[in-house]
Amino acid sequence: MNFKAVDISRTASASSIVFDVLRKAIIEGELVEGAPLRQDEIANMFSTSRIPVREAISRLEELGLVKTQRYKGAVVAGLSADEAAEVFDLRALLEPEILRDAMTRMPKDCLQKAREQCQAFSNSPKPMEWGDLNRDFHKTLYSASNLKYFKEVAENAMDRVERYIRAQLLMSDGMARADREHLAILEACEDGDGDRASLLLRDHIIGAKFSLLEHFPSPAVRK
Amino acid sequence: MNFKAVDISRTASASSIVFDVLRKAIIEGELVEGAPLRQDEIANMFSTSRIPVREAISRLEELGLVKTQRYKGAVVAGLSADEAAEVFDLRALLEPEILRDAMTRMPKDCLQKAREQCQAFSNSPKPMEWGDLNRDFHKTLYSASNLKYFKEVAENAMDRVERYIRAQLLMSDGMARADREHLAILEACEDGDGDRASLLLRDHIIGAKFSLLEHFPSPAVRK
DNA sequence: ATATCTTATATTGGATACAATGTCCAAGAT
DNA sequence: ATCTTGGACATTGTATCCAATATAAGATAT
Repeated sequence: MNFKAVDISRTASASSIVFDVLRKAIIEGELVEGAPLRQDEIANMFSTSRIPVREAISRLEELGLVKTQRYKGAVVAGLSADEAAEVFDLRALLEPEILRDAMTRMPKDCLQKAREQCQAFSNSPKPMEWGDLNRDFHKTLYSASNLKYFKEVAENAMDRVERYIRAQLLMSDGMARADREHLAILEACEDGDGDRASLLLRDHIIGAKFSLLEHFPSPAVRK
Repeated sequence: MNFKAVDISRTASASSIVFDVLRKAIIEGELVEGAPLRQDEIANMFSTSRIPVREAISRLEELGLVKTQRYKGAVVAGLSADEAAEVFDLRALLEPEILRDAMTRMPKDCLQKAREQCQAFSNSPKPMEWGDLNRDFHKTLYSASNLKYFKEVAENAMDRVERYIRAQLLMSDGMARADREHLAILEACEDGDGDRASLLLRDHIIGAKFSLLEHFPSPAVRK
């Protein structure tokens, strides 16, 4: 195992801590698809009992991040390129709506912050940070929106495909393209042009989907 | 408490059973908003320990059906009319896409089944069944779709607003209108007209949203 | 030698026991 | 009269123990 586990022996909210750490490790790809999650092992890493671990795992399963089989244990849920593509399709429906709503009530310092994060993203020399910076930018754009449920669903969708996003940013022109598209979206926001911004955002997401399908071709259907 | 709890003492999948029963009781409105869920009490009703109950509750929280506070316990999550309206908006985005996809691969007996369910819905004399029958009809229409993630998200959305749907069906012309609209959607499906079907479905959902906002007006904003 | 049955081990699921924290009420001080 | 404080009680959170089941290795029969 290669994630950071602190000692939370006899801590009150152990299950939430375990949940957070495991979730982060999974969406960032540190725990790769199919990796088994042994309750005992994880409990030892946190110096806690298996009870909070079990609770964390059951919550992760509800989010679709792990799969469990009775008496066989939990493994990190895999996501085929086709399944990921579907998640991108959903994002492409939701996030433009969120952005459009956010733009109607966006305070000035929000755009300011978005611009800074956009620059931080394009200037960051550490590929390890790109995933987080990308997500920060999107999150800031949506922050002013009141569509809480939309945002909740979108967050879960992003969680599920975060691994693919990170992989894409590392590919050939992945980073350059993301940067370019972020800037275009940001400018549309600064112009107050909701139609353009949401359309560009949609293209940004759909583009990522096609790039994904191209670079992770689905295996030939076998009899 | 007014839901059916069977004796599952020492049963292997106790937590899943508790989860299912609680979920059903919540979405059907038998456990009303704000009702406290005491671990002890529920465990006794099922003749199990609190462990499976805790797991069930934590999963329900992940679904947004209950809210918990440390050491204070869980209560059935409330949903204001405004929040419910947002959920309907999301359904209006997703479900037409699901239906359109389902129609491209719908086997013949599926439409047959939908028609039967549609009639069963309009003929049912028991208001208690209307909610289930309504949902069955929608589910059948979507069943052929391959958009698993879309369907998963839509299911959760329906869960959250099921209480409002049931209330609407009981109101004045609620049942009549739903019946009328279901028939129109079904006919568009039978004609193989995906555009018309998805549009009618969208209207069906958006209509329910406005009816909801009309009948459950949000309280005046108070200082 | 191979296939099938048996048994040992690993691992999960649940029950019971214990620890920690919030709530509520009463008694006393100001 | 009102506010604080302390302690009993209720309830949740975690640890430990036991039961049930799957996997894999070894024994046995053909």
